[in-house]
Amino acid sequence: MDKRQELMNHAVHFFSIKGFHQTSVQEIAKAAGISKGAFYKHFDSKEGIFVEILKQYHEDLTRDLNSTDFEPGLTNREFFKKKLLLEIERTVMNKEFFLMVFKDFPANDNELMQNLLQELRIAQLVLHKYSLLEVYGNRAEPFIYDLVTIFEGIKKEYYFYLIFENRPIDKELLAEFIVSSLDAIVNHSEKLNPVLTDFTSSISPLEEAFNQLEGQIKQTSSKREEHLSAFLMLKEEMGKKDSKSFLIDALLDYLRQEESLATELSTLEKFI
Amino acid sequence: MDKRQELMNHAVHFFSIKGFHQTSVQEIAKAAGISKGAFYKHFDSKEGIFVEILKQYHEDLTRDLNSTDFEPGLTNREFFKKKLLLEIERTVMNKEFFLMVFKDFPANDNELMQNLLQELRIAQLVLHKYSLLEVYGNRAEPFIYDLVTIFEGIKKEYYFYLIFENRPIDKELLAEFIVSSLDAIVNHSEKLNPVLTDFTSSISPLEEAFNQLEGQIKQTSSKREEHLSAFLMLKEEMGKKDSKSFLIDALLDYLRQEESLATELSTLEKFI
DNA sequence: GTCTATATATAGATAGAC
DNA sequence: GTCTATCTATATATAGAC
Repeated sequence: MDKRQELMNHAVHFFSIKGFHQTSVQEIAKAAGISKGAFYKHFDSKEGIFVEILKQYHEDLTRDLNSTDFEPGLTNREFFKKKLLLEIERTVMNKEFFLMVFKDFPANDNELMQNLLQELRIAQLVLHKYSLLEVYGNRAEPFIYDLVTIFEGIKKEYYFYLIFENRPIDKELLAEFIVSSLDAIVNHSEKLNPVLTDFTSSISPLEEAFNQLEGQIKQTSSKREEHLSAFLMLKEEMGKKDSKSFLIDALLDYLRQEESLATELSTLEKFI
Repeated sequence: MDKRQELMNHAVHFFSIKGFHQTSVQEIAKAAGISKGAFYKHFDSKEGIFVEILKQYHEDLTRDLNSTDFEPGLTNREFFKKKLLLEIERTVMNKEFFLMVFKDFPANDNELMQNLLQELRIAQLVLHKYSLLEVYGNRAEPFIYDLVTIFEGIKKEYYFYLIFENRPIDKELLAEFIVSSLDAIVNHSEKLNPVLTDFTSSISPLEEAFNQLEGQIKQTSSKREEHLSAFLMLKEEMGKKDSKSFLIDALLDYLRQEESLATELSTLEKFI
């Protein structure tokens, strides 16, 4: 076998058991029968091999889905259920991949990877959105984003049982159960008030962080006026091109004296 | 403030942003204004402070839930919804804690911690089971484990939006939406075939791993008989008190030649 | 309880020979 | 492409003075 592929297989294996950061390049190389130095002839870094694994999985998935032929003459619901069953089976077959992603993965360090994952996620949500609209038509339309969210949530919870606990669950039964639950919710839809209006927040994460902080100051702050003034100056300064980092630090530290603002300040801090 | 508490607060903060393994003791100590050496007078290790944070959160949670008084005269459904709203609000308030747990946490390394988390999880599931039975009575009984699973899954998916993406979601609306969805599923229950019969697998994870491997050999193996014989010998040897590790290794390596068994062998390997 | 200095280990990545 | 040797950085944790 291709040594590059062999390294990737061993990497998935170790990442899934120990997590990304707890696995050393040494370990992966040794398992594939080469030295640590030689590893770097195949991949330029440990993150590099992780990204390649992600990409390969995604390519395999799309190839698989496109190459599968379903019998003709299926109803929309039957077709949807078949696809769901395929996804469940694929997920269980790729247990290690999911364990790897859930356990500890380097998205935190790398902004590019975070964006890649976010894109993959949204792409999947959009696919599900259209599938569900095909099955349920305009009855699902008013709360389609919530319906997709419910669908994703239920699926993931059962994946947890299947992947992390190796539970012997009848996959055909599961697919039928999930679709039936969705049927029930759609049939009940006239009594449901939608919660979501989109998959992504309509405003930027930074704006959202500012809003949260402002709201928290107005609600809980002991020095409402001072804190609001500091907040406004902070927002203005952070919006500038050549912002003064000492001023930003000073204002953050000042606001941090109010303990109830800790969470909001932390969120905001990530954008600096 | 208590220096110990201060260290814990800073630890949660860093763990939630960077993950457990990416945060150094140095960093935590510095944030609290003491040296790395002094840190070890308060906690015996980095894992130690993590466990203390987990414990404290759990104590706070149970104290909170027990001390909250709800108006009398509520219906079971109203009471359930109030409790759900409280949970949602608490979760958003403790954003950093959840980010910390989701991001990268040391349960992988430490078996004791893994058991602790499993216990907390099951305790929560059992609580939800009784709550749901109170609301829906015997209509929910035949598929109560699935109902709890659906409930958990939906909740978590919205938590994802609330915590990771800071989405401005109306929490009251969300609580009503989730309960209404459960209403719909219960009302539809005569058409549902249950999938789960319990929260935990009735057989041990090791037995389950053996079953999975056996099934996979029967389904996909190219040398069915040889592989089954090797499997049986492996199972017998692993069951012995003084098992010969060289024999186990040899049989595992032999079976590993069959690529389709890779996942099942990896799972099994963890028990050695 | 706090400090500085240090022990000890291990990581990711590179250099240069073959 | 592979090896060994090495660089460089950083981690957890401890020792011993104050």
